[in-house]
Amino acid sequence: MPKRGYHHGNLRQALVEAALTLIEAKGPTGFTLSEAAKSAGVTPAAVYRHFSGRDELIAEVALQGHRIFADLMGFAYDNGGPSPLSAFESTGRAYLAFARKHPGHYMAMFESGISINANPELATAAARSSAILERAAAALSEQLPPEKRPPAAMFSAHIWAMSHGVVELYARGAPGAKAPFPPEDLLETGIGIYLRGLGLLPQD
Amino acid sequence: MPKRGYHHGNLRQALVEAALTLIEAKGPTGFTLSEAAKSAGVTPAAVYRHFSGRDELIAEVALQGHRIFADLMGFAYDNGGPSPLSAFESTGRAYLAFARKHPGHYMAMFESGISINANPELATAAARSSAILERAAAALSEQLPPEKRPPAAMFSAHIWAMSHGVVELYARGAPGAKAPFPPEDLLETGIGIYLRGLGLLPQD
DNA sequence: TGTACATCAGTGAACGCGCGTTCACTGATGTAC
DNA sequence: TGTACATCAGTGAACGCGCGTTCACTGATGTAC
Repeated sequence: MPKRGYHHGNLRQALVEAALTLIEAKGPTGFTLSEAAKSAGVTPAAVYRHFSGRDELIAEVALQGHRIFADLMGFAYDNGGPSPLSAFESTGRAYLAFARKHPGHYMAMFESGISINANPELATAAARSSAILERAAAALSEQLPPEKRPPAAMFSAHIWAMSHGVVELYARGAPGAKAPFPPEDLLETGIGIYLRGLGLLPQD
Repeated sequence: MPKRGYHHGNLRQALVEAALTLIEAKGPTGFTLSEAAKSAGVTPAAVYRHFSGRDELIAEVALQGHRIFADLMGFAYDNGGPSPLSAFESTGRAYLAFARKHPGHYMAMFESGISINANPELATAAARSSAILERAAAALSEQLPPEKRPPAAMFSAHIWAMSHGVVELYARGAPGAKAPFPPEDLLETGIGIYLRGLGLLPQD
C-alpha cells in the first residue's frame, strides 16, 4: 500500500534501486551509502530511517536478488517442458539469464562479501535458490538407475560451480581471459557434456 | 643479488608479501597501501620509491601469482604421468592446490578487479597460465577422433570455469552455500563426469 | 686507509577527500476532535 | 470544514577516520680519488 508515501514516496525502494545501479557500475565495493543517498536525491542521514547502515542496504539488495533469482529459476523449471531434462536445461539457462539481466543483484549476492547469515530472511531466500536448482537436479537424476545416481547436492553443486565460473570469468568485461566463446554457448555446451557424462544425454 | 639491500633490504618484495597477507585476511578491496606499508615497517610514502601507487602494487602481486600458477600447472602437467589423461588431471588438481595455498595471489589475480592489461608483463603471464591449461586440454582431446573433438579453447574454458566456480563458491568461507562436499572432491568428480561426457573416460 | 662527495631509500608532516555515522532540528503529512 | 496536535521522514551541520598521494628533507650507503 505505500505506493506514494510520505515525503519522498518509498525512499526505501528508491535506495535499493540506486544501490543496484551503483553496484552495476562500480562493483559491490565501489558502492557507497553516501552516493546511493545522493542519487536517490536525499541526504546520507536519511538512509538511516530505513536501514541500520551500509551493510543492511547491501543485504536488502542481495535479498531481493535471491527472490528474483529463485522465482526465475522456479518459473523456468515449471515451464521448462515435459521432461526432467528439458526442465533442468531451462533452469540452467535461467541462471545465466539472471546474471545477465540483473548484474547488480548478482554481484550483491555473490561478490559483495555479504554473509548469507547476515539476516535470517536472506538465509531463507538463499536456501530457496539452492533448493530449486537442487530439485531440478534431483528430478533429472531420477532418470538414472539408483546405483549410478550422484547425490543431488553434488550434482547441483557442479552445475552451480560451472555456471558461476562462466559468469565470473567470461560474462564480465574484466579479468581472466577475453571470452573465447559467448558465455551462453560455453555454459550450454559445458552442461551438455557434463550431462552426457552422467548418462543423461545420449553419447552421440 | 639484492639479498640485503640499502636501508630496508628489499622493501619491494617485503611490500608484496605484506600486501599478500593483507589481501588474504581482508580481501582484495580491504587491502590498503598504507596498511601494507605499515606492516612492512615503513612509511606509506616509501612505497612510492618502488611502485607508482596502489594499483601497481596489486598488479605486482597478481603478476607473481600468475607466474607461480603457470609454474605449478606446468610442473603438474609435465610430471603428471604417462598419459594425456593423467597429465590433465594432475593439472586440474594443481589449479585447486594453487587457489588453496596461495589465496592472496588468487584473489589478486581474479577478484581484485585489476585489468589483465594493466601491464604488458601481467598480460604475458596471464596468457601463459591460460596456454598451459589449454595445452593440457588439447593434448587430451587428441585422444578423440577429430570429428568428436571439441575446440581446445572451449574445453579448457569449461574446465577453468568449473574450477573457478568451485573455488569461489565452495573453497571459501563466505558466500553461496556451505560446502556440501570437500572442494577437492567436488572438482574431481565434476571434471570426471565432464571427461566421461567427452568420451575421454569410460562410461562405467 | 682516509676523506669528500653523490646517490637515493626512507622520513615525517601535510594535503584534500569522501567515507559512515550521530544529532538536534524542521516541516510536511495524517489524525482527533 | 477547520483547527490543534502528534508523528516521523528527511535535513544539515558536524564528527573522527583512514585513505592515497605530494613534498622538501635526512641520513645511511656506495663510490671516486
